[in-house]
Amino acid sequence: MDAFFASVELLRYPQLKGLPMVIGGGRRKVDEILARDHAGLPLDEVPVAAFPLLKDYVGRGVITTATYAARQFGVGSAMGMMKAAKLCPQAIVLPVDFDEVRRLSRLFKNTIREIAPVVEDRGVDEVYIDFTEVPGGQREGGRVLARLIQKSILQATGLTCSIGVAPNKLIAKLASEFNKPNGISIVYADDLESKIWPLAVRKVNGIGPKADAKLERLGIRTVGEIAAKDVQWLIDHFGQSTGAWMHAISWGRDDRPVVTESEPVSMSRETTFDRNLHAVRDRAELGAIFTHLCEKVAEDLRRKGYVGKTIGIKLRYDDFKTATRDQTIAAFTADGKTIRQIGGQCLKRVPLERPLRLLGVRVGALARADSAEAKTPSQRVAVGQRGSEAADASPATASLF
DNA sequence: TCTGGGGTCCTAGGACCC
DNA sequence: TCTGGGGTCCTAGGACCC
Repeated sequence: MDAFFASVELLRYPQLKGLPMVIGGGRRKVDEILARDHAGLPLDEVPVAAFPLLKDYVGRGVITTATYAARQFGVGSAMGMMKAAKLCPQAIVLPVDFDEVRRLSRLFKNTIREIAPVVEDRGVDEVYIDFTEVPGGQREGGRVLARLIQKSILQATGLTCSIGVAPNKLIAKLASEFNKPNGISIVYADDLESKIWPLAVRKVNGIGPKADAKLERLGIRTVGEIAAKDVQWLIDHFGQSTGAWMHAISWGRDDRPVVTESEPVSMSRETTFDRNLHAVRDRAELGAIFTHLCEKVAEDLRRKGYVGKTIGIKLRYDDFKTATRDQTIAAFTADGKTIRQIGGQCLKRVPLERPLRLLGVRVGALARADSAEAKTPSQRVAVGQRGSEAADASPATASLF
């Protein structure tokens, strides 16, 4: 989806179209401010001058999305608000409306599924779609189906998207960026040399800042320059797994399937404080925040029908270094008090001298609350590790426990 | 004035088991 | 005096993605 969070706001405030705007930051109640100052006025008639500007922003947030007009100024995702304010002080800034984002996310994904059912979720604003078995999916290399999907999404949501069609997920993802916004790009296997090899390595899904810097040090900037290297050379520098992977992707090879269903591995809640807190001096405040996070994650688990047995905490210090501790308990849980108690024990194992800027709580090793696995060990029939012969609980087997 | 929140996957060492 | 070879689970950190 094109500039998804920002486009969601433009549906409500079309008068902001074409203006530099960024989405992100803290928990400011912009809607309430606008409603108070412009009571009775329909949202699309609130004057542009009434909206908050980046230059007046105070706080620790980062930008989630910038409109294309704001990107002209060098503002982009993941950039700190304060830095963005220097680059584009006149940009309008709005917080993320999570409820509306989730609603439109579900709407566009369901729209796609009605046309092409094999869809892999990649977060709120992105999916992979398998065109292989869709009737007409191969016409004009997929362009006909891509156009239909774009049109249907626009009709259902009022939002635009960009689509890349290619022989695999790796290349499709790269292709989806060739023609933004509201574009379609078809890349065939034969286009590897002309369209993929010139790309900066950082464009590849899986090559982040670290791998990019290391490749740079080795004199490699483009995908084609990876392809020119020997597999063994890549393995020597990046290890067996990453080296072999880099070689494969540089030659356009990727056989990952489009995965339509997956189970969550963990659920977490974390928060960055408005100001750094100290474990001793701000003990009461930290304790309240911690309890709240534990309750939130417990609510999330129950609402979605999961239990977990690995409970962990995460701290970020003022120097931005991160520490985590976790503990696995015998029985699965989705109980806030249990999570709080085990989390509290984890907290005792971590250094607390430095000021803290973030605290998080995580529950992992999840199972569906209604699954057999989720039952506590005491509720389960005792089955020996060696399988069926142990299931009759003969005296010899019983002695194993 | 530094740098959100929610995730996944990988690595690596140690405990423990057969 | 020299000490296997598998395997799984747990824990901590880190890279990366949206």
